[in-house]
Amino acid sequence: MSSQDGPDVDTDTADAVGTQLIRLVRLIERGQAQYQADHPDAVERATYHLLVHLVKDGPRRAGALADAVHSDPSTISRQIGHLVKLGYVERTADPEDRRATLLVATEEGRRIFEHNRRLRNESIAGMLANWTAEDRVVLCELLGRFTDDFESSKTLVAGTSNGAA
Amino acid sequence: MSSQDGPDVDTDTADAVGTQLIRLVRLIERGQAQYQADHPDAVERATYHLLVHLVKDGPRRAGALADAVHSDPSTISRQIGHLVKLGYVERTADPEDRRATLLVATEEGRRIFEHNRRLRNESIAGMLANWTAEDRVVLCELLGRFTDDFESSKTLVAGTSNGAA
DNA sequence: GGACATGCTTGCATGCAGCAACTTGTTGCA
DNA sequence: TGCAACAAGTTGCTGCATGCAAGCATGTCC
Repeated sequence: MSSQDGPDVDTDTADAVGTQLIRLVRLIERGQAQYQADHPDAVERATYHLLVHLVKDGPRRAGALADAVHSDPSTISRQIGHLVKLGYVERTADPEDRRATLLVATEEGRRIFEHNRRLRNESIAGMLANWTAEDRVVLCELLGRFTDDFESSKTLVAGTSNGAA
Repeated sequence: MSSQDGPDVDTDTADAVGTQLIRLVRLIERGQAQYQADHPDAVERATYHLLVHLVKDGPRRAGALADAVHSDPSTISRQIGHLVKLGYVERTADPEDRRATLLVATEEGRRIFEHNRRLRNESIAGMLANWTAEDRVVLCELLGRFTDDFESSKTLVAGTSNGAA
């Protein structure tokens, strides 16, 4: 295969990159599952994702969140319900449209988010501890570039998911 | 922060890498979800994962699969049931222990797997089409190294999952 | 040969997600 | 103004996946 330089270059490298991606995604997912198992009271991942949106993007309406994460409004409603019960999010009336509810992350919600981000950064810093500064930067840059290309790729990779690994 | 060179170097780079990882994982997950939505009859991801194991590692017992993916044996049993119904896997008696069932990927199962891998590779090759050969190789190498370090990191990153972006 | 352990399957309960119906509020048009 | 159509969110219902516990068949040890 590698000797065959067709128009779509370098199938071998693509395969290798795909393999590494699969491994990485699987490891991350396993870490997530482990975390959920160790913390039975922790908020569901998809639910936490909503909190992240609210912290990073500011107050949003439920519908906007539903669009952002491609979920059903009813699902969003229940997930937000959990976050409200935990005190991470507040439902406030939208002054522009009293049918809608503006969702706002509370101080506690922000604190949780920052805490988790710090944990993540410490873990990653630990993994990169033995890397040269240059390699770290190159990894970051190439990873960013690849993600950009991934994002702009219209054909959104049906195979990367299932064809994975 | 970047001016503070503590023992755990380079928090900024760690944060940037984390951010890119989150983006990438999220894109991949979205791609997977999209695929599932577009192909309602497609096999469940976790279930497909079992097929991948059987194709790549050869025949396995159900218990071995359960250990490999950290799932309950009952879950494995049902998932294998789906694959059997689709004709992707066969249950054969284990000659060494007649309580156990050796699970074997069928020719059709292998074909499905190869098909998906080809799709994945084509997608990735497309994303990397504008990259120089050198950058592609470097990406692959650094990605592999990072995944290795991720894997060997004991503290399996509670934060990468939830703390994620 | 019988007691106990092992490998898998099935019954039951839980939890999440989506569709549909409903409530409340808004907009448009006569 | 008044009524009809529409929009935003919430709740009832269903389907689906998963895990625990019980059951069944086989294997192992005394």
